[in-house]
Amino acid sequence: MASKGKYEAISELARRRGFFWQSFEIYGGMGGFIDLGPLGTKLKHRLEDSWRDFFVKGGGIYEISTPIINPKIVFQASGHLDSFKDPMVECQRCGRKYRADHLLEEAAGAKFEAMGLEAIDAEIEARNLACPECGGRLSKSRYFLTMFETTIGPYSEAIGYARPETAQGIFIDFKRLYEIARGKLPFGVAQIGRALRNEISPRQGPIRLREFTLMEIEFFFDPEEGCGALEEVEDEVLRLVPASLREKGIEEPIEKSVGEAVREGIIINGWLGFFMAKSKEFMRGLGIPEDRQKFHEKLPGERAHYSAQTFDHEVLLEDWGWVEIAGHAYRTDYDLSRHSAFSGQELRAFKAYEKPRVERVLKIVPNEARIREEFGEKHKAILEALMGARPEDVKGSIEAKGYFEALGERIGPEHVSFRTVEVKETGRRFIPHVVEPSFGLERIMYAVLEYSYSKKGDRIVLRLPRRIAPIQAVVLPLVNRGDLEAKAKSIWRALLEAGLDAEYDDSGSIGRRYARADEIGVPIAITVDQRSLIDDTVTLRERDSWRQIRVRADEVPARLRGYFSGDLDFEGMGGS
RNA sequence: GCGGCCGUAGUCUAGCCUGGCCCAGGACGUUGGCCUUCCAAGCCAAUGACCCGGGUUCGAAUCCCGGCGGCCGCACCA
Repeated sequence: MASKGKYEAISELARRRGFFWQSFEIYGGMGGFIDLGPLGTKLKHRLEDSWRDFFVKGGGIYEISTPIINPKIVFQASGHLDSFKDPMVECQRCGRKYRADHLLEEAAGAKFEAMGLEAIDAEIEARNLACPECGGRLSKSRYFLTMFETTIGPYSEAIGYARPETAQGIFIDFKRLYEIARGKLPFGVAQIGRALRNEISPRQGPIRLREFTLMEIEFFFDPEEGCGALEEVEDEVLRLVPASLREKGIEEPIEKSVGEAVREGIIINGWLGFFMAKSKEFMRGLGIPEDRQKFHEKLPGERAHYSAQTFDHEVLLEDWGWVEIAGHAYRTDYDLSRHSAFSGQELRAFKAYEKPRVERVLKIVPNEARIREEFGEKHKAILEALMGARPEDVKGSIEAKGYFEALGERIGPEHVSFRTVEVKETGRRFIPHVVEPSFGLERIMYAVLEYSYSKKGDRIVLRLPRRIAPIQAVVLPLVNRGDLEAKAKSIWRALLEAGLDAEYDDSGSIGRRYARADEIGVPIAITVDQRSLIDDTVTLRERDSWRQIRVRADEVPARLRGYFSGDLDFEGMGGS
């Protein structure tokens, strides 16, 4: 992509002022891990809180926390152990590594999915494949597992894996959560937590990490009901790159309202569309303009194993182009079905009909004595086959042909009779479907920093949205004089007591202190001058415009609270 | 993982090719002091670095080897 200028500039600022830096620096560093510094940690908390405010609060969504290390069975059930690994081969001469299945696909022009290692090796042998770069012999294939493996317990008897997504913890807890949600659908479960993926070669700082933070929601709903919230967002226009167009080579986004996209089947599920619209809104609130966002649908071959449809929510970054900051997947009933099968637990939801349905159902009444008598040893199997068949089929066959064939034997009217019974159905049991919006926190943090980063002359001004600014206000005595300092410190304490994240700075000239504050995105500076001592007013200075207004000192905490909750704009803080 | 380029204080950098003049120079920052009534002003002082490990040499920031890390390209990113 473009020059590496922006990333360099942001990394430099991040290191210098304490947003983030590479982990394990004193030991030479380790790719794929970053430390968040004091400001980065605060910013992370603000982003998490904004996300909670936006997605979780009041939305029928519950937040939980589950372990990072999971026993093996979890990822056998989830399918990750099968699909989270790639067969690799190595060139014995030059040492280059390749995806074995990709080499085969190239050579054969066909898909080679779900092939065992032996089959792959045999195929490579048969096609006489060699290293595409140097022509050297290829090694036997072996799997590279993207999950971190570990052992659980003192004697290492149990194998565990670090979760590559937080979602499984939610699915596993479904039964209990469904109880806690008092058996009502739809509902969502959110989790903010660490996930780990053993990337082969991580780069790009906070964009591709081996350990990172996900903010995920698994939203459970009845697939037979529409999305009850779609009207809320129906007219939101999304920039979409649907798979249907990508297959024709078109990667340009089309603009469509969510409502239209769902109606036209471009987005195959209403809830999926709902969260995509919310996701766009969320990112816009963090300062990413709409035209720098798009939703890129994954082609069927690119999708994760659990997904029926996936859109990557991408944001345009200067150095790396379009980068995925969230994924929206329609996971259907895949995960719950799998966990139900592997655990043997009932993970279905129950939905009562408005009125119990009384259905008349045909039942087979076998004449067991006669069947035993006639078919001897086979009678048990025959009985089983008979009862397993649809009663309508059995009856129809006997009426039409005079008999029903079971295991090669003819069952006639003398063997069975029929009875119609009334069955009361109070409701329906089904496995809920799931849509999953999943956000990468560190990527969002980087994107937000990039879009906030601006220059005023050669000064950096970080125009962070006020809600997520790590430091909200800084109190500055105009000059270092005992009486101004005392006044400034008392205002600073009042701000802290009011629950604001405020700092005090009296080092260097006033201009230098403004510059320091601008650089880390402090939205408001409060300056105490000579006049403050006379009439008890102070100057508020706005980071982005450098405008100043005069406000009574004792009103500052309340005004700032209004400003940060969004009720007041900057000028509004000056009003009486 | 491969190939190319690269690694000097908190940050940016000089020095490296051509070993000694470098117990590494500068700028900015930071800290303390003086001054200063609104946008990185000035003065004084302090602070702090050759990525790690081996080798060559009388002598290594500099040359060689290995490792680690970074950037770019390839591959990888369910």
